[in-house]
Amino acid sequence: MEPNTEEKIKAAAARLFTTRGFAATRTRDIAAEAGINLALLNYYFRSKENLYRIIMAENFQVFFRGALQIFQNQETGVQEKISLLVDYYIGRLLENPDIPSFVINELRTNPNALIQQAGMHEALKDTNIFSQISQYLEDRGSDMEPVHFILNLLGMTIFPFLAAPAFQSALGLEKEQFSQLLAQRKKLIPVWIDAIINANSLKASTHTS
Amino acid sequence: MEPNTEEKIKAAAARLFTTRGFAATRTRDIAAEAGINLALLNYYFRSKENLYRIIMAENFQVFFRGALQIFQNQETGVQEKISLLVDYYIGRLLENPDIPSFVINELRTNPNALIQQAGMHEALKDTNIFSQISQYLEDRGSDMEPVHFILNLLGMTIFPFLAAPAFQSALGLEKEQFSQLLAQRKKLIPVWIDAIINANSLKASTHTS
DNA sequence: GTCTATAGGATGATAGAC
DNA sequence: GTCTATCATCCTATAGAC
Repeated sequence: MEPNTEEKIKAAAARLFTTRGFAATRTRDIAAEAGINLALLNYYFRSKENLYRIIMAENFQVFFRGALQIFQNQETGVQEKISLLVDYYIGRLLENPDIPSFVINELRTNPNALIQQAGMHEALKDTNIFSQISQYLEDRGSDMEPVHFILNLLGMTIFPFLAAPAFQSALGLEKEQFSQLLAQRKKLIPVWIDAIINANSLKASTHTS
Repeated sequence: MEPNTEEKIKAAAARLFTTRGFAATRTRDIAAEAGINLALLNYYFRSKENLYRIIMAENFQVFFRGALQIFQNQETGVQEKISLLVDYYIGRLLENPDIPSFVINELRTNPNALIQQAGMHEALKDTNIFSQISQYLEDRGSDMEPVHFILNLLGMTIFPFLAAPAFQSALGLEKEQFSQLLAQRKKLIPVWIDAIINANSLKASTHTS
């Protein structure tokens, strides 16, 4: 059905804010994109900044909530969680490829606000992602720091979306071709992550033998 | 010695543009940061946009020129080049941690302009990075796509700088502590990259045996 | 709820004195 | 080359009619 005015504004604002950022987005553009009168934006959301906060929080949720839920599940092992995580992220980001650079940009200008708004600190403590991973690496005889592990995992998963414009332009690829490439990585990244852990555990085993 | 007015403006503009982006940076802020009169900005650079283009091009050069030079050297093998590249990037980015998110952001809003401005297309053809890597992977019996290889290498190297604000905030780390963590990666990433290639070559060898 | 009209303020750029 | 003063424009937000 035809979405109501409030939803039309939110959808238009999400598109523009995520692609252009806060300062470069005009309320007039949002109104035009939504096909509504400029005054209605303030009627429904009181101010540009308030509307922005709402969009921002939702984008941020998409980016982190899913990951937390995967790690909250106590039925699955870490190895399985990694596959689920990569699959989830790549799937989500193929639908909304602009979210990573938007989130990265906001984190740079206002890191604490976002982390707090999403309730990250408590969530991180609850799920205990760090000790899950720490334990997993230990069990596999690897001496890798959990931080490096997470940076590698997220780097391999998320970075391609950030670099997509450069790669498409430099390689002369169509958006669709690059998307297929990224979809392949759903299955490849878990294998690569595994190889990295083995590299560290092999080194450790020769030391202890 | 005391830098002259033109240099003061450029330095201030570089700081503000790279941290806030084009739209969020006011010419008045640049003037204040540089400690000069607002009118001088237009006297030396004619317009905000022109000043921005200059800063942007220089940032972009830092980001890509060094990498190209490493791959242009015909005396070194690919494996050595990877170590040099990782070392170069992490070293440079520890000095200017804001460059990646700035470049990423500009690439999103205007991909072709940047690539062209830096003369990337010709440079990429000249150095032939792709076929160097392609050949290297083949020699090592890996069936990995060169694109994936490059995405992994850059993802592991650059992504941590993009995620730094989030990680520092989420983990409660000081900037200095996180920098040390990133410096460690200079030596670690080449090892991990090697492990990933081995993972692919092992799979290939069991297929052909 | 939706529109028009406009207030109120900030911004990029320049004219003109020194 | 550097300053002050100011213009023209654009932007967010709101008042008030319907």
